[in-house]
Parts: sequence; structure tokens; C-alpha cells
Amino acid sequence: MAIDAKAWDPNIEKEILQRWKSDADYTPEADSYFTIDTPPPYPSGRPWHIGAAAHYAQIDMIARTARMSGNAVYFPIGIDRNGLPVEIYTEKKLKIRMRDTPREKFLEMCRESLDELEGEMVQIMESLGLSGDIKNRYKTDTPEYRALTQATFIELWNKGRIYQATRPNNYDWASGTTIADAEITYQDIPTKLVSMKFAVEDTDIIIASTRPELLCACQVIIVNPEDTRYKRYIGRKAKVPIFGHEVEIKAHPSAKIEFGSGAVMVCSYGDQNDVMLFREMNLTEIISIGTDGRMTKAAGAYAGLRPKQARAAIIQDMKDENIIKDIQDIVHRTPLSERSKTPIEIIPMDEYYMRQKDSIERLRMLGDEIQFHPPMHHQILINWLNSINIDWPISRRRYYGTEVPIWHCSKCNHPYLPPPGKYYQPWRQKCPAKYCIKCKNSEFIGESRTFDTWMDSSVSPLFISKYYDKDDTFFKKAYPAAIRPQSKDIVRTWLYYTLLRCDALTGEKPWSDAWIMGYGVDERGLKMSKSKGNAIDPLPVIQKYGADAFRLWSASEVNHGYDFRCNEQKIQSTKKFLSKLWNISRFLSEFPIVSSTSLEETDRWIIQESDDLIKKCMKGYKEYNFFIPAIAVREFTWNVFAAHYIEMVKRRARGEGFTTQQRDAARYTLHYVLRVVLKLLAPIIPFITEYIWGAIYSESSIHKESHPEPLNHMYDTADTADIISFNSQVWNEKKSKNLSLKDDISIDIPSNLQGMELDLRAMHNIIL
RNA sequence: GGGUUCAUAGUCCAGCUCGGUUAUGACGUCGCCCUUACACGGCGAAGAUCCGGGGUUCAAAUCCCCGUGAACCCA
Repeated sequence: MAIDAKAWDPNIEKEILQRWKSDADYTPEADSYFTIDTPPPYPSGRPWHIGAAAHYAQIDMIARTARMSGNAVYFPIGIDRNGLPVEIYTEKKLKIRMRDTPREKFLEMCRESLDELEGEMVQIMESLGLSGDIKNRYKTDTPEYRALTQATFIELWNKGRIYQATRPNNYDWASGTTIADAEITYQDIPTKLVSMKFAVEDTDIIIASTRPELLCACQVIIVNPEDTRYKRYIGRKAKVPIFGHEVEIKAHPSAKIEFGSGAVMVCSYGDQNDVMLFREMNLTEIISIGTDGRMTKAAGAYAGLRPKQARAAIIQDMKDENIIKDIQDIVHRTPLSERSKTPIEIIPMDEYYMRQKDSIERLRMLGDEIQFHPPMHHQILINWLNSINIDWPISRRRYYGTEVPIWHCSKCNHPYLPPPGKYYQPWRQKCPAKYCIKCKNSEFIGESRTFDTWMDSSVSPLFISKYYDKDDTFFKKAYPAAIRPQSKDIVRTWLYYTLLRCDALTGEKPWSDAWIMGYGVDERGLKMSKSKGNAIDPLPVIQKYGADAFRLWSASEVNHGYDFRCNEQKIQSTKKFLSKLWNISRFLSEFPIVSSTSLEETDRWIIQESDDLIKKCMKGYKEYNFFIPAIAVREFTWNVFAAHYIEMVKRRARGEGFTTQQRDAARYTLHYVLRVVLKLLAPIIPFITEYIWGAIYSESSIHKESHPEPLNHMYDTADTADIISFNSQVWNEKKSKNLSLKDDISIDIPSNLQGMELDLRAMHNIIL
């Protein structure tokens, strides 16, 4: 088949996609699989992130690289559909509130939003040429998936790894649910640091706080034991202003001498430190903020107000009573709910927890065994492990999620957990048990809560490997997975929780390698977000320039693991290389494919160069670092192969003034090198390489080939740098003499290039 | 406050592990050129105090220290 068109037309990609669809084999027969634990993306809004599209493009490169290395690749695709974001999206889109909508109806509305958003993501994944099983993609909200999540919960409950308890939790009142530490984000927000006078018998002590509305819940005052200013206060009682109750002044090292006055009021609960102190000192908590996000009765006159309003009111009252010493404007790092962006409150709540504090050492060890690509991102996991200090609250007071599969006896509250394997919805289903085993009562109350969405996604390696299948042959072939590709911002969530849960269930780590990508940032290097308005919709970009241009841009924009800047113009200019490759192939397709036994020096030189190229690229591919081959092949193909080798042997390949043997040596070498280049690029730009391969070399897909291997002839030839500089010298000479490139010129060929004399003379029309 | 990463032409990026030519390549800019693969091209040009300061060394973009700035993460 000849190549006619003058440039690469991305529309050809659609035809190739059709062909791939018909002969795809997503789970080949094999004794063991190279399993890719693909991140199931979450359809939370549109447009989908351009960085995410780049991310999936590179995950596909992992799959294609692994296949060319001889692995049986199992590359499932999933969609994460549980959790808060879609609920918030749906509430906003339909202008409704979850708690005012019947549960069934709300679930239906969320499902519709998800289907719509998922459709767009799937369209992008398909058009990118992902060689995973998109058609049979799994979804985390199906009965099968939720049954797995529930089964793992039941198994871990029975093992004692999950328990129920009432303890202070991060509470997002806007979403009406408890959240985990991992779901908190911090933002600098201006606030007031208020210094208040607390009466101590005949004198005062000054307390600085950003949360004066919590005065009613103040139970102790602490000062640093080293702080000489307060030594004489320790053990005495202070009277809390406005509310009048007395609290003791104690010494505790967590009071910072430099901050505020150095004396700190401890309330239930202003921050995590308060929680720690309440536990340590065994104080009685006073619930000052309710789950509706308003002050409780305990706040007296301020009951019913939002904390912010209560703060303003109490400051005013204290001013009136001359309690305030001063007010300072400061910027405070405020914990917000990642999803709703509302400041979180710490409120005691009854929730389910998974134990994690006692596994940290083991997880640190497993983390050390996992090969991180690039290694520097291992540090993110280590930092997170170091900062964990409470167990993981796993229940959420929301609707669109996997239900906590548990019923409680209506009389004695004893829990009933059903047998694992089925999908349970306790809020609408009758308890499978007839009687409470403890008190013989026959009535149960179904749990209404759902799980943290990470409870679902953290078992993705178990779902794709069919962990609970009775016939476990597939599980043994597919688990542990070979690689977990993901972006660096979810190391402390998805990667960490998967490690925690899969280890707790299987006793081994879920994958041998973790491949961590940076994220797409805007042209100025800032993180893209819908709220900032700097997000780029990937779909029109892919449609305009084609998937290969997009993929090559993604691979060559920045080294693996770093954030990458998204710039449409760069993608556009990347497409030029595809046209260059296209035209090289078009030119070579003129020449028959021949074998040759006696190569010229010029041929030996480029073969030696392509050996070096292969070695360099394979170093990158071994690490699944596509930046290395993408840059190296481009540089070689354009600036060495096309610019010098092809120009040098053009006339020889046509047989103009050369023997048949010399001609065939050039034809052989041209095709050899092009094949190397195509195979080296195949994982990165699968469409154009497939097309050219099919047009020139074989009916069989290039994606069934292996990586090229160096020939290792170790030819001793002229240096590339000398060749380039001689050619450049001739071109300059002609230019300065106002000669056309096809004009004759008389110039000396350096002695080290004598072996290439005939090619050089033909190329430049050098006369003696 | 702590951590991670980074700082190289107008812009992006390589080189730094293991110190040694004239610091890589691309985008963009500016000239000239349609030379039968390619004008989505070719040839050429301009453009860099390698963030600042100190140190080690015969020699530092590269190693060490101290700063400064940025992005992200955490308390």
C-alpha cells in the first residue's frame, strides 16, 4: 500500500479504532498476568480534566510497553461512581437538597448525572486509543462491586479490624457528614485573634484564641511548664468570662510560649490538639456545636447561631463587659472540607472505624518493598504514614454510596452482620436474621449510613482480580497486580487506603510497582481547577489535533513524575513531528524492501546510531518513563536520520550513479531504521505507527511486535558530530556563495569522512 | 512552623547521579530558500551573569553550605 497524502490526517485514527475494536483481546490466555490497577476516574463534573486525559494516555503507554516486553497484559477500566461529589453536583444542578428529597429519588437523580458525565469520559478514553477493556468497564456502584466492598467490611469486622465508637470527628455540616483527615484541605483565612481576660481570684490571666465562641466548652487552661510568666498560676482556678464556670490552670508542653499570650484555653473541640488533651486529661466534653452547624443549648444566649455569627456576638458582648484586652488580625490556616469547602467542626459522632494506627510500621515496610516510579514520590507515602494519629472513620451520613451492611437490634442494639457475598441495603431491606442472638428480640433497625468512597476504590485490585470468586485460578494469576498507576495527589488516599485494606485482607501488598504521575497545571504553573476557571476541556483538543498528537505531547512535555504545563500551542506543534514521520515513511515507501549483505560506511554509521537509540529508549521504557523515548526518538528521527542519513543516501537509494549492491544497502538500511523508529514509538503513538506499519511492512499489527533490540555489530565509523558539522559547512558555503543547494561545489572532504565520500559527493554535488 | 519538588535564552525543557570541549532540543522571533519525502518543510541567525552569595577544586550549571523566590503537600 502506498502512502499518498502529504501530511498525517488525524481522521485516520477513527478507522484504526474501528479495526482495533473488532480484534481486541483484553484477557489473553496466560499463566500469570501483568495486571494494571487502573484508577477508576470519578465523573464529578465537566469538562473532564485535560491532565486526566494525559494521565490515561500514559497509562495506555504502560500497557503497550508491557505487551511489547512479552507480558500478557490485563488492563481493566473502571469508573468510580460512589460518594459525595456527585451528590453535590446533582444538588446544584437540579437545585435540590438531598435531605429534602426521598432517598430513592435522590439516588436516581445521581445515577442520571453519573451516566451523563461518564459518557463524556468514556468518549475521551476511547478516542485516545486506550487498549483497555472500556466496553466491559466496571463501575463501583453496581451490586457486584458494592457486594465486594460490603464483603470486605464484614470480613474485616469479623477480624476485629473495624469497630464502632463515638469520638470527636471532623464534621462537615454543609454536607451533613463525618469526613476523614485525608478529605481535609487547608486554606489561609483572615481571622481575629482575641485576647480575653480570665479572672483568677484577685488577678487576671490573658488567653488568646481565634475561637471565643467555644468559651462555653472550655474545660481547662494550659500553660507551658517552662513559661516563667505563669508558674505561679499553675493549679489555680480561672473564671471563664460570660459563662462564669471555673476551670483549672494546668501545665502542658503543647502550649506554645510564643503564640498569643502563651496561655491556651482547651475547649471541646477547637482543633485536634483539644481532642488529644481532652483524652489525655480525661475531661468532660461539652458539645457546643451541633450537627446542623449551629451552636447548641450549651452556648446559652448564642444557641442557634452559626459559629461565625456567635463569634461576632460574643466578641461584642465581651467588649461591652471590658473583658477584651486586644484583637489582632491574623491569617489562620483553616481546615476545610475538601468537597464542600466549608470549615470543618470537630464534633463527637458515633461512627465506624477501621484500625490503622497499629498497622503503620507494617505499611511502612510494605511501602519500602514497592518500587516507586519515580522514586522521589515514595516520600509522599512516608510523610503521610508519619502524620497518621487516629483510626480511619469509614461511615458517611450520605446517600449515594455503598451501604454499611449492618442491622442493630431495636432493643439491645446488638449488631447483626449478614453473610458476605450479597449486596445489602439495610435502609430499605428487612434484616435477614429472625432474632437477635443476644436478646431474642425480632426487630432490627437497618443502618442508614454509607461508606467513605475510598472504602470502595481501595479494593480495586481485589475486584479486578476476582478475589471472592470460588474458582480462584484467575485471582492467583492476576493478584498482586503488577502496577498501580495514579496521580501524585492521591497517594495519601487511594494508594494508602489500598495498601492498608488489601494487606489486611490478603496479607500481601497489592502491587509490586507504583507509578506516580504529576498533574496538569496551566500555562503559569498553577493547579487547574474548575473554580479557578483555568481548566481546559480535553475533548476539543483531541478532536482537533488527534489522539497521537495529544499523546506525544503528553509524553514529551515533561519528565515523568513532575507537573506538566498544558498549552494548546505545544500540542499543535507536536503534530508537526507526526507529519515529519509520515513524510519520511511516504518517501521510504517508494523503495522495495530488500536484504543486503554488504553495507556502506554511511549505513553502518546510522545502524550504530540506531543501536544507541534503542538502548537509550529501553532504559526509559523499563521505568515506564515515556519522556525519555519520546524525546530521544524525535531528536534522532528528525535531526539525524532525516536531516543527514536520508539526505546522504537519497541518490544511492534511487540507484543514481551507484551499483545495485550499493543501492540495495541503502534501501535495506532505510527500512531497517524506520522499523526501529516505528517500534520505538508504537507505545506512545499507536495510531500513526499502526498505519505506517500496515502500509509498508505487515498486515499484522505493530502492537503485536516486540521492542526492537540492538544489533550490537559495534561498527567503527565516523562520528555523528563530524558528519553533521561537515554537512553544515557545505550548506553554509553554498549559502554564502549564493548557490542553490543543487548547484555543484568544490570542497575538500575531511579524511575521517573519506569512507562516506561517494554519498557525500552525491548529496552535495561535490566536484573535484 | 515542617516537608517535597523546582529555579538554565521571550517561553518550555535536557544536562546535575559519576565536576572537565563552544551548555541540549523544542516553541516563538528574524533572514534566506518551493533543492522531485515533507512549506505541518529546508538552511541559517539572534537570543543564557545556568536565581543570589559563599565554599570545596587546577576546574562547578553539576558537589557542599547559607539565602531568595515559586508550586504542591502536611501540622
